[in-house]
Amino acid sequence: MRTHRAGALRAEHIGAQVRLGGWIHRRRDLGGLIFLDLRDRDGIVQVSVGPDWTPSDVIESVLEVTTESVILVRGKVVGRPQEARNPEMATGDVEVHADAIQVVGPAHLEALPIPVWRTKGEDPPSEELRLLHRHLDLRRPELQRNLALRHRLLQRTRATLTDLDFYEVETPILTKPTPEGARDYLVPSRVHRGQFYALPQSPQLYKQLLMVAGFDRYFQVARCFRDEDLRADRQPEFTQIDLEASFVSPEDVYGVLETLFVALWEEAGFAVSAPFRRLPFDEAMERYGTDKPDLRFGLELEDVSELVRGFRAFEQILSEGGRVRGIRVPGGAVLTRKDVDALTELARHAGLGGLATLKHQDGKLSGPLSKIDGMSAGAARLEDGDLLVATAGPDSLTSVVLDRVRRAVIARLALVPTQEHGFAWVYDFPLFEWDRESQSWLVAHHPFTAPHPDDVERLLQGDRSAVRALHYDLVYNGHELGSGSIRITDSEVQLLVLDLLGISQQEAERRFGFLLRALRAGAPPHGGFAVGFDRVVMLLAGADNLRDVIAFPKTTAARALFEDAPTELDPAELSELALKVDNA
RNA sequence: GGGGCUGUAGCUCAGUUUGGUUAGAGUGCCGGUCUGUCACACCGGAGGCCGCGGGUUCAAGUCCCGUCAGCCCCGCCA
Repeated sequence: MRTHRAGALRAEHIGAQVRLGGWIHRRRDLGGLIFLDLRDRDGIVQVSVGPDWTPSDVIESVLEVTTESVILVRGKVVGRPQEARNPEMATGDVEVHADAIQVVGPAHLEALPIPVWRTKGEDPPSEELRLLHRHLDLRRPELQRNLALRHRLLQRTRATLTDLDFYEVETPILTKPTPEGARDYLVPSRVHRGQFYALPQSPQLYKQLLMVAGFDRYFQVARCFRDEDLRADRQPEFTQIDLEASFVSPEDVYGVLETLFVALWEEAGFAVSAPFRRLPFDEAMERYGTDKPDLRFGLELEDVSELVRGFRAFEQILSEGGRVRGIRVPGGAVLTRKDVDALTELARHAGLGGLATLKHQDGKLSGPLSKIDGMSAGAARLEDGDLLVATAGPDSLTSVVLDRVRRAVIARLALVPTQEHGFAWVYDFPLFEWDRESQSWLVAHHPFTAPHPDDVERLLQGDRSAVRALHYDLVYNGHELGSGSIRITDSEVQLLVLDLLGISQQEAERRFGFLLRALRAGAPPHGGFAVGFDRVVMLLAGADNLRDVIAFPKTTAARALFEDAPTELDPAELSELALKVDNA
């Protein structure tokens, strides 16, 4: 049907007889001359319809056809007159003089509630309409580009990991519910009335079994499902590049992923180099207040306890051995009262008393902290125009607040990053976390993460507080791109960790018996990683929302508007599954 | 589960602060003129359940209550 794609035509095609197929993006009817912008996957080319080269019956038919209709065009590629070239179009040096046009897919006005074409600067249609008419939204060149990039990144992933000796293996979608972690999406069994499968939150246990089975290196483009509330960067079903390797240390895993990420960034047109920075968890929390710091900026957190000694609001916390931590913000004096109030509200919301500030402007100090006896710009190390923000409380709270303050200040002052690509490995995470709500120790990541060898002794003594895990996250510009760990391969250690989580041996055998049996059958040391692929595509596409890199995403209420899911079932269907719905 | 923002013409938005004449603009759509446009230009026209339900009022797009939907955030996401 076609000889070329419309968007692929260039000066080198001048003189060629071509047949094209595509959508009418725009039309400009000058009376005696009609221009059609013909759009396909590769872009847009101008089709020119004029009496000197187009039969009159074809001109007649063009007058009838609506935008977004699908047409087949036969014609000749010609160079445009010099003054009529369009340097803003990839195809702008040429146009197609049509001698035949066939409307093969007419578009009806009532089927086009949202426009594909937009004027410059016009806001896109509402998210609701875009999702409801997704087939139209996806026609937009921007989303076509995003999904094309996604395709290339996927293929590059497959090629890179295949080069590194990884096998791509598929694992089940219908699997076993897991009480820990996120809520499962459940699937009722028809054959086994009253029993349920779960959709996988990740292929974690399967990939460990593949290592026990001797596949040595595995990866998968794995769809994962978690029934939790959404965010701009979180969808209920999402794609992980899941991988696992045998006989590896954390450094071996870092090496594989650095090769992969350098390749992916190159695919998107960015040169980055490995190795990435290494940052222990404790250091990340101390210097940035978060385990996923944006390393493109300075603005590190500091202990300013000594500097602010004598400030009444902090006295009690300091006398109880607590700390005052703060951030020096170069140029922060331009922040308005309103800005500072918003930051203070952040702190209050998190459960701290508030924020205290010290401003150095026009040679004078101001702000609550300026009232401390003997305070000076020199002592506070503030240049003229700088601002110090400080707060007191437990580290767990000041970290959270100062991380948010740091990010808010970076955004508000539109600071210039010191580097473009801030990759880092964060490692030495704690194995357990104290959960205030349940007043119990929970596993920080998943219960198959190996403890740090240096901390196993403490673990054996039942001390959960200071045990590090062989767990690592890959962080990029303040985003977590993925995480992984070395796994437990000793069934006794596995039982111990489960025991420390309050899972008895009997219960462990019942729930994870298949894993324990596998570990006892000759398990190689192994570890791996899972990349949040959607988020990677989002960042590389420059999108600010996951929905713009997923063909058919869900709304924040986890609905699919286009196909209208989820949906109610007929009583007969429920009955076959032995289900009763209680909507009360 | 909680908080915030938004909902007015097919689409994108004004109008809501301070209730008051016939609810506007751009774009799209329809009709007309136009042979070098590319946000074509120009002339004319049609198009409204102001998300939905209730209330206050002489009077509601505008105030109050509820509800639905979309988006953003907190909780949640081993």
